Amino acid sequence: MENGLKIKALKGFKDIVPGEVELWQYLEEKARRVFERFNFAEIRLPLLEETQLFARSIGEATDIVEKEMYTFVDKQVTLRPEATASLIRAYIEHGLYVQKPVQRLFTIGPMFRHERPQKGRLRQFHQMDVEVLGSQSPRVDSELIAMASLLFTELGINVSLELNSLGCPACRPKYRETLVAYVNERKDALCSDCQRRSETNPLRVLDCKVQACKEQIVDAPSILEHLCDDCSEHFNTVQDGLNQLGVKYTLNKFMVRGLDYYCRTTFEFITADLGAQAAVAAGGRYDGLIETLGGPKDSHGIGFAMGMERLVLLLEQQKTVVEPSGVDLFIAGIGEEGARLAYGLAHGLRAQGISIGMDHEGRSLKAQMKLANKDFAKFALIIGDSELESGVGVVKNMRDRDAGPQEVKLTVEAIAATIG
RNA sequence: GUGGGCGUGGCUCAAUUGGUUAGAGCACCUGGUUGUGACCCAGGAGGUCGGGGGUUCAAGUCCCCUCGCUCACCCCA
Repeated sequence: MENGLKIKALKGFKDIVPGEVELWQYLEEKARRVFERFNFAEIRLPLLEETQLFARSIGEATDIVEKEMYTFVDKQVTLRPEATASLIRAYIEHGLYVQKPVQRLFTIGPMFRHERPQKGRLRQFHQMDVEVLGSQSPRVDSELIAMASLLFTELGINVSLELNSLGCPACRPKYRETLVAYVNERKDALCSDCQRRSETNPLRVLDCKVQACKEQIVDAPSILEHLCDDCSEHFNTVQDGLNQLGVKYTLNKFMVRGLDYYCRTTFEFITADLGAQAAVAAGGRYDGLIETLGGPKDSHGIGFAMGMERLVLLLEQQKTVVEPSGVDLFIAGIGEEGARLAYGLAHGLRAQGISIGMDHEGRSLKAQMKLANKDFAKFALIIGDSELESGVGVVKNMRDRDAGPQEVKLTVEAIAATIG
């Protein structure tokens, strides 16, 4: 199998082959319809950006920027590890905020991070990103969360929603100091990772999976009790909105974010069915990021990303089956003349919008009928000597045993009318 | 970067304490039907057992190295 010369896809990069791709198409179509109902417009973005864009938005000190980005060092460009920064760059670059102050945008595509792959996590992975730029209304927060929730419901995927607020530059630093003091008091009892985190990213200690650490931090000070008045009011209105729209959630005062730009509302949709990769969608508010990237002052934004690999895994696990559509008609030609007539009819019918399967290898009729089956053909039409002579053929229904054969004149119009 | 598990035809897996030409199911090809798929029957093709080295009369099986996949940690959608 391995001989060292055979080229395989890179580690963490996957082909999505026929048979698998249908589920991806299904997921994407469902999502597009929901996004459109909520008045979001699609934006398509480049995969490659200046390295600085990500360094400035995600945070210089994050793992993503420090060691996970695919960067062409000599060109100072990077394959995007997430979409928000690119989307904001486009929003600023095209002056979209002038055309319409509040922009509701979504984008779907691959992201790249050089991590060790595991279940639900690849180096090239796919996200559906939804962002509202230019609004600071908490109504937008809860609307966005409610939309994600609706999509999960329509997909039949069972997730739970966790909600938190991270405060803002006015209240977070003070909370952070309080937390650091608390963590340092019991530093000796924490795992080695957390001892490191207490220096690098103290909020992360709240998120530790080690039981001993969990026990140490049960009574840790909560950000929710340290929010400033503005943040507190904002968060209350978000919760009010969720309650009004019937979206169930639990508060998780320990939920933190990996990216530096988040503030105020943060949320995660969690599943118990994917092993370590519990989050199928996550997002939050990022007031200030737009300005940081050179956009209008005092601008605001909120958004979330859904991990498509994870959603597809869940759809597979719950046995969501997407029927392949199959061709409308398979035309089997017998002999040189039969094949020739079939060839012409096929093109004429295809031009009429009818999908046609056929064989060009001169196979036996039986082999061609097997192909028709494999192509999930709705109908089959055989063209051999007797059909050539009479100019009339028989359309066979491949999906319904009981349906009798139908005679049809061998013209594009007659065939189209019969199977249409 | 760290640790565990696993590498046998296209796919899923067998192969006794090391012991003949490494098997099965699915899939594929051909035939049974000089012109009818899905079911059935018969036949066929397809494997340097991930790679390299070692032990042995003998290695898919044991040892070492290496590569790959996978799950978990870190981190994260």
